[in-house]
Amino acid sequence: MIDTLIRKLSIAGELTEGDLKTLRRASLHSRQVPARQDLTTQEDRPENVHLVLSGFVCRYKILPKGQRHITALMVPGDFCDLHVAILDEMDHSIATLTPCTVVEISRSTIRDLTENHPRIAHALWWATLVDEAVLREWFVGLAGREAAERIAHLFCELLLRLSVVGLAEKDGYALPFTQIDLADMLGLTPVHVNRTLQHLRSEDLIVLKKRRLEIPDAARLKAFCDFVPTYLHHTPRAKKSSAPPTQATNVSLGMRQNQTHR
Amino acid sequence: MIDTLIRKLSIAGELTEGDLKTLRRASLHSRQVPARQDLTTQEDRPENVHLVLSGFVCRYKILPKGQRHITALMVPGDFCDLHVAILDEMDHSIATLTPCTVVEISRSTIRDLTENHPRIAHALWWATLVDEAVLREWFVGLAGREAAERIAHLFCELLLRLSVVGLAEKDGYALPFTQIDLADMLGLTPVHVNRTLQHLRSEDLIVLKKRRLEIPDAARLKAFCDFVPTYLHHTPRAKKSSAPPTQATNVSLGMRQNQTHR
DNA sequence: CCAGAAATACAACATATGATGAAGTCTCGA
DNA sequence: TCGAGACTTCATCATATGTTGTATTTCTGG
Repeated sequence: MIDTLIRKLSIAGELTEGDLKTLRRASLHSRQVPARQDLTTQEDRPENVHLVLSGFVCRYKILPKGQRHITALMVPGDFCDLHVAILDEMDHSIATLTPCTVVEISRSTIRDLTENHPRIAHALWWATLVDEAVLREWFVGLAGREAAERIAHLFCELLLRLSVVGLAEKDGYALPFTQIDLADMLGLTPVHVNRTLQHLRSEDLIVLKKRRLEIPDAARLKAFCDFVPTYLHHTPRAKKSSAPPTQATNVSLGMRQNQTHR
Repeated sequence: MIDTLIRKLSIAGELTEGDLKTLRRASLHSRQVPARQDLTTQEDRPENVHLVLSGFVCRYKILPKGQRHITALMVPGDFCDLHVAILDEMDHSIATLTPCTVVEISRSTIRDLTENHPRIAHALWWATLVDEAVLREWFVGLAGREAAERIAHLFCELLLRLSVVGLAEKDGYALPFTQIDLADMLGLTPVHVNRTLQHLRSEDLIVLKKRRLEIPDAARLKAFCDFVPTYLHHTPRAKKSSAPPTQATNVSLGMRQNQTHR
């Protein structure tokens, strides 16, 4: 069960047998949480960090006007809120989207992990930064991709993220979200999500029924939305020992001065 | 000069005289960088972390279609790219928007700071998380606020962030960006930024001329865009010793099931 | 297996924002 | 001081997405 976490963290770097043991010990006590339930809420000062073992969890914010915005999606193997170990006031909430198995880890355990287990600390730090990179990509997509591409991009991202933890088959995966959930992640209206899904279906880019997504031609879908997976940092670090990557092979895009975008 | 950094970090927690000395030593050698110049670029594997001492720096991404998206703004006292110490491939670029003074700090120095100076490590960790919180707010604003509110929100954010480092007066500050820069931060078109600025001016919410922004009535502007500064985490941490904040005083907003937003 | 509730689908209309182009205005270096 | 490029301003038109409402399908608990 904890495998998902370990599979994920080992992308960040090698963990020793001792590290694994420590992680297993820290996440012994899991509990079941029903769908659509808050784990921690905005303006809370929570005492525990949550780790997802199964199911989907989201981070969300409610704006004064009442809209819900989902700013992140956590899949098995992801930590939900490592920040609470540092920032003491939450500026958002965490909730399950589906029934979930989660582990609660106390602040003090996290502190122990980070202070006494350098490789784990490094891996956690890495995980936080990847989360931030994903958020950045969502942000950029919201600003720069139109609805269809945005949805497609999310589907490609999930294909990769779920593969890493062994929850996707080659051509598809379970997608247990509501179109409303999708809308709140993508910054769209539920109606428009629906419209756009129809469109993607009509183009044979996706097959989505019964809460299962199938991607007939992943390459085509990726091309459709310009999916560049670098931001997920899923490729294990290059070995330090190997020859340095061919230098200056990538011509810098530079900074487009005065560029009027679009 | 380094004061800005120290002012900012001390929000995160107390630093000792020794910590301050270490920080000063690490940032002795600053250099001037002209406006609109890349500090590190997408797909780089940079060796140094940048700290801004004066001027404005941005983090940006160029999408395949060529648009530039600014995902973060760094003001004096901010680190630009602490991640490079952990993630070895950049998924975005960093560039100056105005002439700047920056310090370059090597990975190894950062590693030393984080491994041997727990309070500094904590403060850096804190700074990263705040950056993420800001990005989250930008994301939510992009999805949920319309153009005028979005711009106003950015102006309120900057008012606070600049105040912290002593770069804003009570009623205004220097805003040396181009409308194109603003557009790229806000996910808008330069034309629309312009239109919207006109609108804010006509409502007497802002006075913007000669690259200086004045806010005649900050409270009004904040109300206009529903500015809730929690996400900046600028309030010094509550003392552990003081009485716990009145419990359960905030009724949780809970998770609105099936809510159709907007 | 049914009934009610969610979720999805579809249609018609409204609007914020994008796109383009052209005319002013500023700014800064030679 | 001048001129040229860079910004800003403005107007017009195009369109992706929002809004509202209702029908249809799917799910779920009893």
